Amino acid sequence: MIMGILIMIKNESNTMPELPEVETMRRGILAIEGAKVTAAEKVRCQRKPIAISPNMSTIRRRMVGKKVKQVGRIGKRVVIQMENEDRLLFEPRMTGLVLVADPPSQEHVRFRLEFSRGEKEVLYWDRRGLGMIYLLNDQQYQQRFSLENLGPDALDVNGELLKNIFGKSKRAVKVALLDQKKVAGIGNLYASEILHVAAIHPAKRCDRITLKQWNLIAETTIRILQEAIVHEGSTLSDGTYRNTLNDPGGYQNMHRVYDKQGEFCPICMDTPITRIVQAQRSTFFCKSCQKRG
DNA sequence: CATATGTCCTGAGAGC
DNA sequence: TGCTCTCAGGACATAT
Repeated sequence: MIMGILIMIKNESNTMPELPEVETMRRGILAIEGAKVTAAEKVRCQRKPIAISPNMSTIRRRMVGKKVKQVGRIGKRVVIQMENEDRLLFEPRMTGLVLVADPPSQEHVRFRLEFSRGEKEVLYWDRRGLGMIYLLNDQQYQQRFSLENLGPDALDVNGELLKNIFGKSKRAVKVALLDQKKVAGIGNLYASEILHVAAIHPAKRCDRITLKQWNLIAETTIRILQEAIVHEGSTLSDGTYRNTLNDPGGYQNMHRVYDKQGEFCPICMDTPITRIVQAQRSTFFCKSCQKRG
């Protein structure tokens, strides 16, 4: 007997820390709140150094001996807020990780922070090195992340807000949702997942979306991102993304469309997932469940 | 103002 | 087998 085997040809997918992954990083280092920074070190490695600003002697002068007041998140960045209102930001971009456990590889460790009270050291690891680390004073922080530079957090949206932000735009909704100046935290993976659950075609122009549909997009955005946070984010086939304990996330097992071209849509169970390219990025959707109308 | 495009970087996989 | 090429998509600088 001959069994037919269908082999799916898939591209390897890189992980892009988006809101749920960065929120998972934040939660993973909450224990440093109240602890004192005892050392900050830029780790020398063979790779091209990542961007760290200002220079390390300034970072040490402003951080060592100071207490961490709060660990927060702004969009896709982890924010370590010091007692003097200085904030150290980890911006992981494509492959950055914040870790308290042994890293996936020593060679890509870029930065370390040590703490009092016996807290574990915090590492910043980055395979491709596109991420950034930077320290801002209160005024610099407020200016850089003012509403004109970064939109409201994706967990805080509602339909009316989305209609106000996007309602006159001619852009495709999927492309628009990735614009961090408009809404902060949604990336390429969750944009496809959100629009699939909301049953909106990714190429639909923003100015043709009704308030009712924006309501649905807003509710779905919050629900999906919160679910993904519960599952500690998505670790894709390349395995790059890890939580702070260097364990993979779990939300990839709940993806409906992302990186699933050719597989049947889990909603209609009938139509294969389609992959298209919008603004040089992959979009995945179901032609049956997500009509242009 | 809004929107589009090129760039940074590494490693995996395809194809020859 | 080993080389070259392409691609993945974060944020931002620059162009239109």
